[in-house]
Amino acid sequence: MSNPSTTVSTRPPLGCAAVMMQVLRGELRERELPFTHQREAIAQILFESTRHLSADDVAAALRQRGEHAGKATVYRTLALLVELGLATEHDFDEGFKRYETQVGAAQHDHLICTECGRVSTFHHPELDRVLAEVATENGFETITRQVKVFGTCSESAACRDAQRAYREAGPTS
Amino acid sequence: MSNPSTTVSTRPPLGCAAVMMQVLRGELRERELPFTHQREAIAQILFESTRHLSADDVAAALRQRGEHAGKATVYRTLALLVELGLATEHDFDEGFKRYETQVGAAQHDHLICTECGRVSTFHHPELDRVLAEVATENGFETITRQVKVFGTCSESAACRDAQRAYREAGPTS
DNA sequence: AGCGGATTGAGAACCGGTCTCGGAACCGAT
DNA sequence: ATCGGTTCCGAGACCGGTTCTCAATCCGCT
Repeated sequence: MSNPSTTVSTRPPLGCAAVMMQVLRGELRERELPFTHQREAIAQILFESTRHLSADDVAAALRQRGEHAGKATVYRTLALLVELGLATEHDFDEGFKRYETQVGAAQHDHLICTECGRVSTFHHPELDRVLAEVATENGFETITRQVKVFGTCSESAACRDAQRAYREAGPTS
Repeated sequence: MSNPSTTVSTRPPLGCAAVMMQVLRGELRERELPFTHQREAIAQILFESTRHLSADDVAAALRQRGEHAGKATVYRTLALLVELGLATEHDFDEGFKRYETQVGAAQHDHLICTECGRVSTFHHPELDRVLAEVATENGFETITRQVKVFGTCSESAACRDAQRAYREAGPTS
């Protein structure tokens, strides 16, 4: 942070979280919004996590670090991060939302195991192409998209069992 | 319904709703679940509609027909229809769910206008292929999927304005 | 008609999520 | 450092969709 002038691109990992935090700081300044302790703490939690966190998860993580932020603040901050494009909101049909760091423009989609709850991500370039095609065909200007595939994964024995059971029951739809 | 033995396939339209109702009756019998008046009325509403109905919409439609069913019953019945594969549940980020008849296996996806709220559907065969590919690549057995594209449509002037505004603001993500 | 079991309905409970508003923190300028 | 205006924060009330409760009722069958 102190003398980045000479080297052009290579630098120690520094951590995605730290970079994201710098970006957040910049975005806030640009909008003349204060960089408060709470915003920092909540963003930190999200940036350091590789999982999809619920508002409750964030509050719990804060507590664990001896920090604290009101419910409203947690929600407000998460909404802010989404608005700034630094996080994305997901709904895995659990009755509440989950949030995740949005690193750059890399759009990715989800496979959700209905058996164990694991959420894995994938990115398929053709998907981008097809959906862009659909949008233009329909005179639609895409803002964002959600592609969710629900089913059973093959991670654990229980999931594989369910997978087999489902396959045998026959694909109804 | 009375003598379907001789003719093989042609028959008067009969209405998709009536067919669906027959299917429902069969599914319930198969599971030894009673075919109650409320279940029939609620299913009727859904089967006859081509739109995505909320639980509230269903209750309102019932009232309009001089029928009535308790809130709990409406929710329970909609959940039942989903479980039987006769309806699908959708979440268009409105804070509540919507339901729609699921006719056969025709999977279709949605374009949701964030400006006017219109929901249009599309079906793109390549999408099926790509998602099937992704699933097998990941050892995943698909049960169902949801593809939602949020953006602005070009139906009304207001939407077109928003569309232009968004395009000019530049695609952030 | 009668029986056993599942469904129904009114309202309470539940639960994410939002709103309110007095007090505290932030930021830029002094 | 400090000051002032603006914004944010937090505790809790509130909201609205959905689920739960349980006695009364209905369904399907004999």
